[in-house]
This record gives sequence, C-alpha cells and structure tokens, in this order.
Amino acid sequence: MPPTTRATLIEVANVANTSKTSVSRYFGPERHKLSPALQARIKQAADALHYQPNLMARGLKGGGSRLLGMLVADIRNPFSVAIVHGVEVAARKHGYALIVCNTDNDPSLEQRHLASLAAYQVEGLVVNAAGQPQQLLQTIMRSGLPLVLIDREVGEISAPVIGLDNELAIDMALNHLSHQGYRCVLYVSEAPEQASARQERLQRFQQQSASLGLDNAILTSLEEQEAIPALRDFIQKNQGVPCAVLCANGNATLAMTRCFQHLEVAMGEVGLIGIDELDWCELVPPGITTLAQPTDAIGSAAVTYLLHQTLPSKAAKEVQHHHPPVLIPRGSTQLIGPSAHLSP
Amino acid sequence: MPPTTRATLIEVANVANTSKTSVSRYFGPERHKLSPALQARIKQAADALHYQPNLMARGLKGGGSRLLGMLVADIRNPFSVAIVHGVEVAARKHGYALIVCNTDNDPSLEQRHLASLAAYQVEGLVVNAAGQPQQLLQTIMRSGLPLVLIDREVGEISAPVIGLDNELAIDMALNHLSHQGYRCVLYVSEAPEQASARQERLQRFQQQSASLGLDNAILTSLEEQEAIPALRDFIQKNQGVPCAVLCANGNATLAMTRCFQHLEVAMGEVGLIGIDELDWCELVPPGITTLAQPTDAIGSAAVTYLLHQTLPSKAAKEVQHHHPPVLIPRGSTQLIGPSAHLSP
DNA sequence: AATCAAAATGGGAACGTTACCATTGCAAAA
DNA sequence: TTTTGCAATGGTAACGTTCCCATTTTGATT
Repeated sequence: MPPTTRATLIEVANVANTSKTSVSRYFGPERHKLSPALQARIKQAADALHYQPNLMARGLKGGGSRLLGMLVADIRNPFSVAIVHGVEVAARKHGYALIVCNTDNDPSLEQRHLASLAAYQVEGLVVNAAGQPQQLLQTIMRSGLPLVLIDREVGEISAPVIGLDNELAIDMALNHLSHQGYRCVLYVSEAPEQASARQERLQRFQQQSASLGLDNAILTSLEEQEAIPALRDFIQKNQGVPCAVLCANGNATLAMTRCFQHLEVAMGEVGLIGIDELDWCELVPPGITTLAQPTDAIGSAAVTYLLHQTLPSKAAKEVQHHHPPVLIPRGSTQLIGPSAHLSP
Repeated sequence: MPPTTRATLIEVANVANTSKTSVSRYFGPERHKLSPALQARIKQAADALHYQPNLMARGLKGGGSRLLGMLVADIRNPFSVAIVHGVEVAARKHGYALIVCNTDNDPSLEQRHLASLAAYQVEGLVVNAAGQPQQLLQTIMRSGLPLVLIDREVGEISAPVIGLDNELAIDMALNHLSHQGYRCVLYVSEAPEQASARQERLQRFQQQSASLGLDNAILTSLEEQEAIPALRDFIQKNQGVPCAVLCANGNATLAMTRCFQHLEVAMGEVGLIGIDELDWCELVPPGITTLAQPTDAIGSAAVTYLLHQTLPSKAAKEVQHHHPPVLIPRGSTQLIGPSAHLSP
C-alpha cells in the first residue's frame, strides 16, 4: 500500500542512492547527461515510490508551470468548445495542461479571470475574447506572457490572431452557390462592429458577390422582427431568380433556419449555406450546407505559436494564421431544376 | 509603466513598511487580525504594485493550490460541456479555478490525465468517467484527495455520484407520454452494461411502464441496421395503438431522429421524448420533447461537496445527489386527435 | 606517467509563499 | 504597582523543485 503522502524528489534520490540534482535532471530535459546506470537506478526508485514531480514546486522555481490558460467567451457555444478541444489536444501533446476560464460574455469576469490566470503563472494565454479588455491584455503582453487571439482582434493589441481564412470562406461559399445555380444572395450576420472576423467576412462578401455578378443584400440583425420581413422581402423582390442566404456564423444559421420554418420557405428552393458546422445541420431536412471551421488545426496552431514564444530554441517556424474551411454540401443548396422559382 | 516582473509579497511588505507575515495574512483568511491602519497601508501598497499572490508558491507551501481538476469523457458532448460550465461557475464562486482534461473516451489518456492532475496538486477532482479507471481512482481516494463522480459510478469506488434523478426522470417521461394519450412505449438506450445511470433508467422503465399499464419494448443499440427495423417493427406490431419512443440520452435521441426521418414517420403521430436537452431539439419540426438535466445544479453540487471535504469547518451540510429534470414539452409528443393511427 | 578537457555527479541557494513560535504593546485584573 | 492575558506584529523555517557552481570521475592527449 503506497504511503498516504506523495513521494518527493529527495526520497527518490535516497532510494536511488544519488543526489536530488540527478533525479531532477532525470525528469527534466537533461536526462541524457546521466549515465545509463544511474538512469536505471533512478527509474527503478521512482517507479517503486510512484514518484511524480510536484508541478507547483517546479513552477515556483522557474522551471515553468507547464500550464496554458484559455479564456473563452461562451463555453456553451459549440464553436468555442471545438476550439477548446483543439487547444487542449495540442497542449497535451506538448506536455502542457490547460486551465479553461469561461467568461459568459461578461467583461468584468473576463478581467478577473485574466488576473487569476496570471496568478497561476500560466506560460501562455489563448484568448477568445468577448469584450475588449485591451488594457489588461496590453499589460499582460508587456509582462512578456505569450498571447494569442482566436478568431477576433482586440483593439490595437498586436498579438497574432489565429482563425478561419475569412476571405477564402466567403469565396468558397459564393462559388458554391453560384455553381449550384443561385443568382442572388442575402448575407446575414450579427452586428459586425465588435468583431473583426465579421467585418472581414462582410467586406469580402460585398467585393466578391459584385465581382461574381451576383445580386446581393445584407442583413445585420438576427432579431425575428427584423429578420423575418427581411427574408420575405428579399425573396419577393427576386421572384424568378434563384435566391440563396449566406449565414456568417452558427448563430445566423440558427436564426435563419427559424425564419425559413416560420415563412415555410423550402430549403434548396431558396438556398441556405452557413459558416460553422453544427450537430443539427444535417438533421434539419434536407440538411444544411455548411463551411466547417478546422477547429483542431486552429487550436493546434495557437498552441504551437505560444510555445515557440516560450522556447525560442525552435526557430520561430511560421505558424499559419488563416485556416481554410471545409465545405460540407447538403440539401439546402440543392437547387431543384436549373430554373426553379418560388411557386407562383 | 509597471515593471516587467511581477511584484512579490516582500516588495509589498517593504512598501507598506511591514513584514511579509502581515501581508500574507492580509491576503489569507486572517485579515481580521490586522489593525485597520495596517490593512489600509497594505492595501495601498498592493494596489500600487499590482500585487497578486503567486499561487504556485502558495500551493507549494501547503496553503492549497486553489485548483480543482475535472475529467471529462468527451468534451464535445453537449451534456458534458453543460456540466463543465456548471462546475466552473461553482468553482469560481468559491475562488477556485478549474483544470479541464478531456479524455476523448480513451482510458489510457484518462490515466495520464489523472496522474497529471495529481501533479498539479488539485484540491479536488470531478470525474465524468469513460473507462473504468478504478485502480487509479482508488489510489487517489486513498491519498485523501476529495473525489466526486458525475452521472455514473465507477466500479466499486465509494465516491458519491452526483447526477440526474434517473427514476424521477423516467417517471416524468412515462407520465407525460401516458397523459398525452400514448399507450405503448419503445425504450431506446445505448448498451447499459458500462454505465450505472443507464442501468437505473432501464430498470425503472421496466418497472414503471408495467405499473402504468403501458405496452413496452426495449432497444439497446443505436446502429442504424438494428434501430431502423426495430422501430418499424415496433410501429407495425402496434397498429392502432398510439406509440411513442423514449430515448435514454442525447445520443439515442439523435439516432432515433434519424430513424424517424429515414422511415418517414411523423413525429407526434408516433411520440418521441428524450432525456437531455439539445440545441437542435426545437429545430427539428415539430420540435422534440425533452427532459433537460439541471446541469448547473449538478455542477454546483459537485463543487460544494468537494469543498466540504476539503474544509471540514463547514458542517458537512447535505449535498443533493439526485437532481430532478425539467420537462420541455414540444410537438413530438403532441398526439393528433385522441385515437390517431398510422395512416392505413 | 602526467596533464588536461570533458563528462558525470553532488551541494547549496534560491523561488514566493505560509506555518509556527516569539516578541511587543496595552488594557484589565490582582 | 505588578501581574496576567490577549491582540497585533515580526522573524525564521519549511515546502519541493531547479539552477549555478564546485567537485569527482573518466578518457584522451601529451
């Protein structure tokens, strides 16, 4: 039966008949400096005692806490969860654990979390921001803590932003719609002021829909009172022309799905495509076409970037900042017949 | 401009013209022992230096790491996420941060995570287990680390299990179905061997459906090859009797939704109710009736329990282990007319 | 053999905190 | 006045690790 208290470095050293320094080396990056014989002795002793380094002590002395911190605006948002998952997997692969803090979109909570993450001596910070905690982030960056932003910029902060290749995503969506025969597109997004990604997508949409010769319209509210009439008007104004709706993110897709159902518009007859892949997109008949974000790749890139900052050893190999989406075509962009109309 | 390196206790003490002990007391539970004057001086100094206690050092010395660990079987499962959210909120309320480890249902990963959480000196552990890491958990419990299980038992581990009141949930589901006029029920669950919650639900279903006088059938596979014929047979055998399907969890609901769509069975005409509330349940027309788990309450109860173990000061106030679900009625259990049949 | 460099190992100090015990000051009890 | 007791404060030793430097051992070179 193992003792109730955890074994320490010193105990291992005693059992292995060596010094704490050597044992420390064995568990650190200098193992190769030990003779094979000593290594074997230490391994045996450590196994026998079930030794595990105390990360608090390590973190204290400057060996690094092996902790990464992550700030998430809304942990119940499937996109955020997917990113968390990606970050966690990547962190683990590098021997780091992850403290996840959910801010529930509350800026003051965001501040407190940020402070407490610093208190835990995290070695890097992944931020998927809700508010604009510029000041605090500025301070943190100045303190030398590596920082990476996911999906959206924060004010003037000069930290890298890792996320979807927004321009490519819009291009892919429009190409797909155009290829499927749709000729005019309604773009639906939440208010773009607060989030740089939304702005990029919107701007690219305006450019590209024009250059592809597609009629276009824009809706920047998801409130039913606005969205339902907007959708109805859009369809009526374009009688006879195959219309489609492009949703800038999962929330927009959700809202538009409701609108389609409310107006009893048949998906496909009017096209629907959304950025962000969600569980239910394949369930709502006839299935909603989406552009899935490569969340694992994004998470992994974020961690890679952070660790390159921490250990300048590895040459700052370029980390990819803009990641391409994956098109998942489903029934909602299947135009029935080349010249389908709204029924008269 | 704050210095690039973080202020320490000693620096604060110097500025406030006092000793580190007093500063330490100020940030600990003994603040009241300090005179108001000294408190004010310390506060001023700490604010000026942006002092924040180094939790690594605190954790080392034995003041507690203020960390809780959580093991999640599958972080992309919405139910798990909801629990994580609940635990995180509750932990924060008590001044604790949460390290979330996702095991992706991989038992070996589970073991490694468990070990590493111990290495971080977490003060308590919330486990939503995938495998049956009995041995490791046994060791951990013996080491005195407070442990709480969510949703399912693990082998013989004597840790408390906090989760849904499974019996009540089944009762509520059956009562609802019966009240809506359904007279025979197909119960769908994943293989119940591995998870105690599934067993409890299944057993209660057998008891209660009998005692309510409902015909019943049971399906314990979600594979389409099995599920589709099972559903078809169930409906055909009960021609003329209003039938319903009761899904034991979100996965089952998902699988059955697909089966309904595949067989073109109209929801409502054949009832559908599921345990676990999911985003898309209200989107699939006519909306799927669910029993939502009170995930925040469950998470909060878990944390409360853990902290009561840690600080035996607060009398071990009873923590609730079985939490009642919330019924969310939708169209899928709306029987059209009191004597609806399958269309002939 | 003698010398030297390099490799392998060990000893102590430090990291920032809290726990424990000692000291101080001051008011109430003798 | 003297004692006692309590509240307020301070000093020192841990906690378990890593880092720096000193020491020992090894093996190659003169």
